[in-house]
Amino acid sequence: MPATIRDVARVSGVHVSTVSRTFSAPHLVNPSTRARVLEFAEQLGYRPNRAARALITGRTHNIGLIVADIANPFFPPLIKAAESHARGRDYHVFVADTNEDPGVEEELVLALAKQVDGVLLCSPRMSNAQIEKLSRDVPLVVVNRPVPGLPAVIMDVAQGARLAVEHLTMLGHRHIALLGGPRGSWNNREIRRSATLAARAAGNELTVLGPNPPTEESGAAQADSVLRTGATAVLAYNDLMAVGLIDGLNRLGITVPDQISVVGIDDTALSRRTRPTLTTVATPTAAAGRAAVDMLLQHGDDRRTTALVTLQTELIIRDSSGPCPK
Amino acid sequence: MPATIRDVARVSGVHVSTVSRTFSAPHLVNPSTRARVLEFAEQLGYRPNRAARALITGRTHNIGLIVADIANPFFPPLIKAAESHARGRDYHVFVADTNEDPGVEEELVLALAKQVDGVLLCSPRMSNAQIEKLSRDVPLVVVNRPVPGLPAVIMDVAQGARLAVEHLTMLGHRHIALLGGPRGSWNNREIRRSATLAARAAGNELTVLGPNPPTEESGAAQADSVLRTGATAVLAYNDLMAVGLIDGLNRLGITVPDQISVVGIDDTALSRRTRPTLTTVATPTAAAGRAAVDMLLQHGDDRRTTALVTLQTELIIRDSSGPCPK
DNA sequence: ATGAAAGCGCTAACAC
DNA sequence: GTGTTAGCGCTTTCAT
Repeated sequence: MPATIRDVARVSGVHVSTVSRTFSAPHLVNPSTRARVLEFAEQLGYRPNRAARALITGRTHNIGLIVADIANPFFPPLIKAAESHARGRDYHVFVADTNEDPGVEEELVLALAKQVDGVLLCSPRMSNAQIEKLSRDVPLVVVNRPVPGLPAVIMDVAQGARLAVEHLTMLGHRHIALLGGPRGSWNNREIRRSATLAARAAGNELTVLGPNPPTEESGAAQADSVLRTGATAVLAYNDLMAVGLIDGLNRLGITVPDQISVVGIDDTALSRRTRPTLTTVATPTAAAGRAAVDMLLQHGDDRRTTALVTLQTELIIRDSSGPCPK
Repeated sequence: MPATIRDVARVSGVHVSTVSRTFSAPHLVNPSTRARVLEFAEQLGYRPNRAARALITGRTHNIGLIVADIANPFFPPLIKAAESHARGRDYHVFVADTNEDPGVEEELVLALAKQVDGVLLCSPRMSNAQIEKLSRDVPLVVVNRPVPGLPAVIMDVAQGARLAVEHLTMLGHRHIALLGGPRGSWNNREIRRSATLAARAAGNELTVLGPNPPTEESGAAQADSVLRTGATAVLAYNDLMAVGLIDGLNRLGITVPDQISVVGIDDTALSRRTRPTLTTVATPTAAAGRAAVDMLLQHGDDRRTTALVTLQTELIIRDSSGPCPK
């Protein structure tokens, strides 16, 4: 049976409110009293019950963080950055995984709603309307997708996609395939829009494939369709798919980048690990995590500001992209 | 301002206790009343405040899950399995990452203590005494390490290490290096103990390296020391280190498995992805996650049982292990 | 089957 | 600087 504030009060001969103040407003209590209370509290192993405190203050000092798939290497750096940033501000982060399921997404937001001061919604698959509705239950910051009226932090993948297309053009490629990601992903639409524009500007042909699940398996499975497009270079929705695709191509006897170039997006740890190493668009995920935490916490003071933070991306050229064959 | 139980009571013309019962003990309330209450609740967007409920029932219906490093591919399958298993039993899982820091570990357990019904502590780096102390604040289930007096689920890495050594022996290797993992890891000690035994039984030489951080970089950095041992085969603490080591060896001009064999542990997604694919000991992480959730929840009823669940491991032979050269 | 009242652990006015 | 009092949103006796 853990000690409560009342136990501490009784033992140290003061009233509960004094004990309460000792922990939540130490400067309001006489140093000697405070010392005594602290000592007895320590002795009893007393720790303030944050849940009970939250009931009255309305602040839990917790942040919810919802991602589509913890196993996707894109997320861990974001999660870790958000966590350590939040901890520095005396907040704890609760992470939850939706399995790429919009239904679970909603359920989790609602479940977290009363136990956190706000939720970081990463790469949500729900509709804007659903998200907006949820934001009435709990302060939301959306990551990786702009939602009208809500604070969001996005990464400029459009720029990255353009850079990638330009890079491939420079290497002599005239026909590029875009290996699309999941339906409902804002990033996916953005990449497609930007790649299309960039290809047109360069007078290149662009063939769009998809939608596809954003997984390695799905990338591998598309090797065949990629080949059939006749493209000499591919821009994939993310590193996972790019790596899978390279694998699938290898199995078909096609080598990268000699016969076909492949570019990923995200610059996950993966991209340095594969052979060939992956040319990819680096998205500043750690910075995004920190920015999202900042927005959530500052928004406590000023709920009407609906900022949109855009982080720059850059192209990292490695070994999976090369000159157009022949 | 979200609707409270009182709002619903007022609007539907019943008392709060009736509304309460409608949600927590529906069979105790007249079907027609219940229907009406439910309708108004729906209309107001009312959702019971789990935190307030927990204050009085003592059950939050949340589970804490603490891991050393979300970015380590060993954990995501465990986390996902625990999460979906828990959700099926109307529990939510809050994940937290300690960054391999025992201090943070303790802080997180204490922070979670009052907001969850129990904590799954995965691969803790704390001392047994510290863990036992924490278990007085919140029910604990330890994963990946037995702690006397506490329920735990472990995977039989000793068996896996033995199988690995026997496999290498069969391939003709007479000198094996053990690339050790982090200090404080029970698995690490276990692997070492078992590998030493198995090597002795086979009349093999075993050189132990470490302790080392359980990362890819650390594996790569040890390539040199591994070579200096003169061993023709290496068993690494985990896949991450094994993959890093292969990389480091390659950079030194050594090819795997022709010149040296490398075996990992965990069978993470990584191991199928690398070239050569990795021979490794498969640990049933998803099953471990589910088992841990089960133990935690059933322990609510019977706190004195301190079970120890041991899951079997198996050796997956792929391409990174081959015959001893010469 | 429903209402009345007490209280979970804590904080926040307001007195003194 | 400390005590008093009320109450956060909810459940749970105990009556009725």
